Amino acid sequence: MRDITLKQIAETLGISITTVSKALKNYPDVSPKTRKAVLDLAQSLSYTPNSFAVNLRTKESRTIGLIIPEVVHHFFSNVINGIIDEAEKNGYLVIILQSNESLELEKKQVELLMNKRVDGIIMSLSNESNDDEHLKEILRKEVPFVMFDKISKLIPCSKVIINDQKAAFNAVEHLIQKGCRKIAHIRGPVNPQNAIDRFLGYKKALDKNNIPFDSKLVYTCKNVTFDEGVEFAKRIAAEHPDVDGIFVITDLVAVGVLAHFNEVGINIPEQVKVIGFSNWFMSQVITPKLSTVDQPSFEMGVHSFKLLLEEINTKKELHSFHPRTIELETEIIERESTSES
Amino acid sequence: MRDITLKQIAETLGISITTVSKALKNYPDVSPKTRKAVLDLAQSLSYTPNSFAVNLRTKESRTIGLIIPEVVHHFFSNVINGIIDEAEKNGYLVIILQSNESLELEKKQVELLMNKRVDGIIMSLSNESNDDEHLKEILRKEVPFVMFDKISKLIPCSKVIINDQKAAFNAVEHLIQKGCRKIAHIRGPVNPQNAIDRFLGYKKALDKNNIPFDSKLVYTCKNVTFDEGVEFAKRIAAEHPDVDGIFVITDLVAVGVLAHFNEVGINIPEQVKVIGFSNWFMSQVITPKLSTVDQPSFEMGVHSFKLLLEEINTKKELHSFHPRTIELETEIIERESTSES
DNA sequence: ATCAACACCGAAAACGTTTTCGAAAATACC
DNA sequence: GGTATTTTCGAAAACGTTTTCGGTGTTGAT
Repeated sequence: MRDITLKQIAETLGISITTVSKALKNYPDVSPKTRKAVLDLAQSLSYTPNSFAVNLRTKESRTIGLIIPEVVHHFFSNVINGIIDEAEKNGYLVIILQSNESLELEKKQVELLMNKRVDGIIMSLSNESNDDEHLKEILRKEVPFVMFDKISKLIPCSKVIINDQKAAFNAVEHLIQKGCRKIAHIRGPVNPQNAIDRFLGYKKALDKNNIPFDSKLVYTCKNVTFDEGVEFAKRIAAEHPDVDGIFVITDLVAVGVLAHFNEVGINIPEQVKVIGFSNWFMSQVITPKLSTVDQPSFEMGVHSFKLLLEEINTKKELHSFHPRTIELETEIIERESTSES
Repeated sequence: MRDITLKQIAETLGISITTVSKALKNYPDVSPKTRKAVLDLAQSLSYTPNSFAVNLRTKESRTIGLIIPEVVHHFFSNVINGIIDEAEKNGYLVIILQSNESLELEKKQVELLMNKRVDGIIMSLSNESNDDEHLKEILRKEVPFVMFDKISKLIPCSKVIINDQKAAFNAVEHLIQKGCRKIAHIRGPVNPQNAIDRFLGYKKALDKNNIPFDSKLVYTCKNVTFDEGVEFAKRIAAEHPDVDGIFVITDLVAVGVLAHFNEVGINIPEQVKVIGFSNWFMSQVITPKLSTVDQPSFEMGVHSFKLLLEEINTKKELHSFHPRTIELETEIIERESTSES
């Protein structure tokens, strides 16, 4: 009824706990005979080591923590998928926590994971995050740590990112190529690095193509929702009816834009072309199908875990570790919302 | 540099480990003076108990396991959200594992969690699951266990479900009310209980309204994908052009149906009315907006954890536990895809 | 026969906490 | 002053594993 322990195996076999442990862990100094006896008995009792005891003894739990803004999100759930898969392949489990885009909560979650003594932490910053203290604390305690997507440039840790600026640049140039001359940008919140970078890419593309930048054409999301897309579409139509192209921070918001334009009879792509970001699934099923920038979310998860594992392992040997940054490629997906008129 | 332990606090204060532990855990038999000294020192050293040691000693980890078919899924990610939230409120963390709709993997994940000695397991069955052994093993080891949504009726554990049969019945009656007389059903795979129940609800609604049941009008999904929706829509149009209503197992597939009909110019809802299931977000942004059955996914997660916690706690006192089943309400969401012609 | 080399085993410490139980010290009571 | 009671403390066991280190006993070489 109760859990099988090394002690019980040792007693029924009339040998010491030490030998049982060694037999199970393939130590060389145990005879084939006793090894077989131990293995057989362990098998028949379906012994599994008490992970609590193993954790305490080895000081590791083969568990990592993951903090993301929200689970219900096409991009993040794909990253989770990649992380969980890769982690499991390497014998690690993952605890998932949400920050709900709140700095306060994010700090709490970091603390929770540190107290839990996870072997490492993977994280994507919340939109509110403009404070580094909790991140520095992770480094101070030398807990293996990697950030992905929404990162802080000031924290020296491993990172998995895309080149947001370049990707945004390409997206806007795509619009220009398709004939747009007055291009609005619905950008993300002020804090996140990638919202800033995408905005910079937008600006640079205009610059390079001799289109004057007009700050009135930039709309800033607070919560990055479908409803905000609808709202900004309304405002753009009212304030700048001659806008002929819109680069939107992410597909969810872009879909809101499409919804409004569809409703009021503004034709896409005839009157306005729209391009989103992240290649959400819904983008290919709405009307018109939304052009977007594909972001390798699953791979981002895989690489994030790989970097974390690298840090975990080298920190076990040496004391130090040199963080690495992996930059993944993006790709413009051209669909109906930017097709030539 | 190294982690603070009770021992260190005890030594610098010149008292015993026991007393330090007691002071921190508010035992009555420690004087106010020493308690304050301990608390102050612990505070200033930012002591946190070593959870590995606590786990070993208390035989619990305040961590639960969650196994679902896939993370990248509107319904499941919402359930995850509910579980994580409620768990955290109660001081529990959650480890998430995917079965990828494979029975083999599902079994492996169960084993993994048991070896990890989580305090409990929450689970939704994979579509392949037609074998109970691994579930019975959970009960045998007396690990607190609750299933949600895709359950096994044969396993006596707590459950959180909707009344799939009733919900399906209502959905089909909704179609009938709107004038449909020849109604097809795109159903889920053969194993899952809720695919069966929804099919039964479909049949019952036809029955009650004196519409003859025709097994040729029932199409069975294998993978429950968008592409299958497209495929079945194609076949329905070809094989039964006079079908005027379709009840689809889930929104994702229904959206595939809409996509095909849109493409070939079959008007929805004029020629065919379509109703889905689960109220995925995308359903309200496509054209035409999809009618569906709303399923309280977040609440499902919350209730699942509550039931698990109930079991964890009562099993700590008594040895036994009587499982409970919670049935959540669903609601028809009427949108354009079933609006009156 | 002696010694070295080797194969096999086990005692014991360690990981850091929780909790029981008894002892000592302080206080109360008469 | 003596006894009874309460307050405060600490020794020690326990949770189950891993790993070091030394101790047998056996084999092989000379």
